[in-house]
Amino acid sequence: MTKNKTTEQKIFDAATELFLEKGVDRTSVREIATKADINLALMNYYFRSKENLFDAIFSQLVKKNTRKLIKILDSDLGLEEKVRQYVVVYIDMLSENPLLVSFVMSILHRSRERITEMKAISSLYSTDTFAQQIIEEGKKGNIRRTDPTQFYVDMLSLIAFPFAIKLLVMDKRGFTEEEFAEFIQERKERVPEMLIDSLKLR
Amino acid sequence: MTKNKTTEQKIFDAATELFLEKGVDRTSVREIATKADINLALMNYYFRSKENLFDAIFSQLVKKNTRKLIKILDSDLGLEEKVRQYVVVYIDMLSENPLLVSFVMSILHRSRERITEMKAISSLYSTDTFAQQIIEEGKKGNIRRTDPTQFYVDMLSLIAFPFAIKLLVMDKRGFTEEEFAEFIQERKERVPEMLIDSLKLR
DNA sequence: GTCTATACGGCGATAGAC
DNA sequence: GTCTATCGCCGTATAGAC
Repeated sequence: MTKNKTTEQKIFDAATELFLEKGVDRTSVREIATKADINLALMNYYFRSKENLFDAIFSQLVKKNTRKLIKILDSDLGLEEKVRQYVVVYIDMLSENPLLVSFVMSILHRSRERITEMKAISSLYSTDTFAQQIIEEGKKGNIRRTDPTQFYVDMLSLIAFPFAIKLLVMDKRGFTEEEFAEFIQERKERVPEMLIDSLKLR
Repeated sequence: MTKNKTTEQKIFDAATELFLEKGVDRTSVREIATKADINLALMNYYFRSKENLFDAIFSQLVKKNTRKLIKILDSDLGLEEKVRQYVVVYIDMLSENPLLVSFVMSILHRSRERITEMKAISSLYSTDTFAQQIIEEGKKGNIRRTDPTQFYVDMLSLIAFPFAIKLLVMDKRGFTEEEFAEFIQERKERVPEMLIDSLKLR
């Protein structure tokens, strides 16, 4: 059963949930201890500090969720198919973990100076072979728009941003959770079409 | 001269800067007092609490920056021209205040339950006449894709998200501030074209 | 490994003198 | 309106018993 968690796991899981839900800065270690049903002192026994615990959680969260995505970008699929798969897999992943975007955004804002140290963040943006592929297609004359940075930023924006403004959209349009989920599902077709079409623009 | 600021103004301005730079939760009232060069107690004399001060700053920030944008959406410009102007004005506004996006994102994440701030946030998304216009154009057969919510979310995503991941992009592409600014300037042409084209898709 | 108990510093907020 | 002084609370970290 999942009941047999080690103390370390219990702390890790409780903190992950709280960090995602309320943000790192609004989560106290006492709160984590209570939720994990352990003593406050154990918190510092396993992880030296809150910041340390956060680092562990953040890189695990990123690694776990980006592996599949990086595999797609580095595959030898054709450009269009690659974009389609990337968008769909990314949206599915965020649908299962809708707080991830806001969480990463807040971290990006939070650790302005430490950003280079945060190796985990880097893996959120890894496009070397993908960029090469776009340039190649341009040389072959298959596409007209060949700035890989702009294209990748467009792609990330259309995938991720809607999750960041989820509450705004739900509030304004009066969506239920289900309706919002449906709204997102539609984007799995809409976004790839838009992106692929944008490559062909004059 | 701008030197003759009231105490209230001094607090307000110092707090605005700090909130934008470091986030609300990582800014202490003592820090605000020091930066504003006033006594800590005055902080509570003018604004009853830190949260109160934050509310005042947030709604002022939103109002100040969205007035122009709402005016464009509600104007009687044609759809294409409206999109073009909206994107350009929005990007220019964010270029002048590049921390605004992360700030608003963090608030959106922060105030899940709180309604007070939500009212200010609501004005970030006001599209009644704009939505109507898209539906009208669809009826006239001028465009094929007529979901105003999807379109508006696409538009916001392509405009705002790049600012939220500014540091990631700069780090990965090795951009200087100037190069990033140039990257953003290019989007003033790229994004409207993409959006307008997406309306015509099958 | 787990607990109790506590030190410590910083926080938001206020009372009260001037 | 502005200041000093201080309150009570909380988050972090550790010492030491079991």
